[in-house]
Amino acid sequence: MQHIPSITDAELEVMRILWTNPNRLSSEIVKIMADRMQWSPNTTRTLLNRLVQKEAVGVKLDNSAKRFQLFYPLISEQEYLRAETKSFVKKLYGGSWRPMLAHFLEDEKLNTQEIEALKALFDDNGSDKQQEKRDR
Amino acid sequence: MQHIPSITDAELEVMRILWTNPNRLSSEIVKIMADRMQWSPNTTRTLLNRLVQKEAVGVKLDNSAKRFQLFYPLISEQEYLRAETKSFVKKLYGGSWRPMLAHFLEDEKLNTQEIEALKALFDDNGSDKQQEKRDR
DNA sequence: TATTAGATACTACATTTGTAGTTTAGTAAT
DNA sequence: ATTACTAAACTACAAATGTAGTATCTAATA
Repeated sequence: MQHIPSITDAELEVMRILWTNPNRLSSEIVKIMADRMQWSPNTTRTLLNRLVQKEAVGVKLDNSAKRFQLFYPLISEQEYLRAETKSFVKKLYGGSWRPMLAHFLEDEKLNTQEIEALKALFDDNGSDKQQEKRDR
Repeated sequence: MQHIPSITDAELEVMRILWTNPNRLSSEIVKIMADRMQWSPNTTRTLLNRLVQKEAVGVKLDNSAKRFQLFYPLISEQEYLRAETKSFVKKLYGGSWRPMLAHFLEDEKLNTQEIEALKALFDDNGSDKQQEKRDR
């Protein structure tokens, strides 16, 4: 919710795992990251700890008797993507999506079908029907 | 052109100046950055040097007799924005602009006029008229 | 010619980031 | 109770980044 902390590239890889697999033991996350990133267990642990410190990730104790910790995201992928995208557009395009879109349309080759899909997207989102979703 | 080096936030501020004011003496850039960013002369110089090292900025000697250097960008703002945007979309949205657009449309409130403008943008760019501009 | 001011070069240093190693402590098995 | 693992905590360290300070050079000046 509120303040989205900055998340580094390596930390983001961990967040991705937590978004799809919340409430996991560090050992499980360690295993996944070893597979996916070839990280040592300590690397994964360090990143988890840093994420906990910056309050992007929460920890709770496993309800089974053991003293093990479960990690889960404190910010959702939605929130994160939105915040990052916003700050990116702000940093590079002064906050206005128009020039950004222009740039990136120059880069992508769109066929008519894709254009139609985009237009539909706009039509769905442009009018102010569904806008109370983000009111806090 | 070819390989766009990575440019840090502070360095980007210098690039912005060089894009609008190419071929300036460091003293001039220093002055601008002092105004705009409250940087010490040495900070600006350091950033200029780092940009030169990573070949984002070129240096040439002033044609007037003195031994002064003129700084100018080696990569254009266009190239930079395009590369950054591309790598951003890749990093956060797996390279596909669709989900990104969706996100950011949720964030922006578009009125019908803006939607029409965007649609026009698409229509202009979708068909493959002007596409040889980036062939190297 | 000796001095000096500004341009250029070299050095510095704390913080952040990527990537771990080492130590301690709790639990499970002997 | 002792031992052996594994989880958790604490420490490390190089590269990148933000932000300069100090030293040197050179052209203009006294």
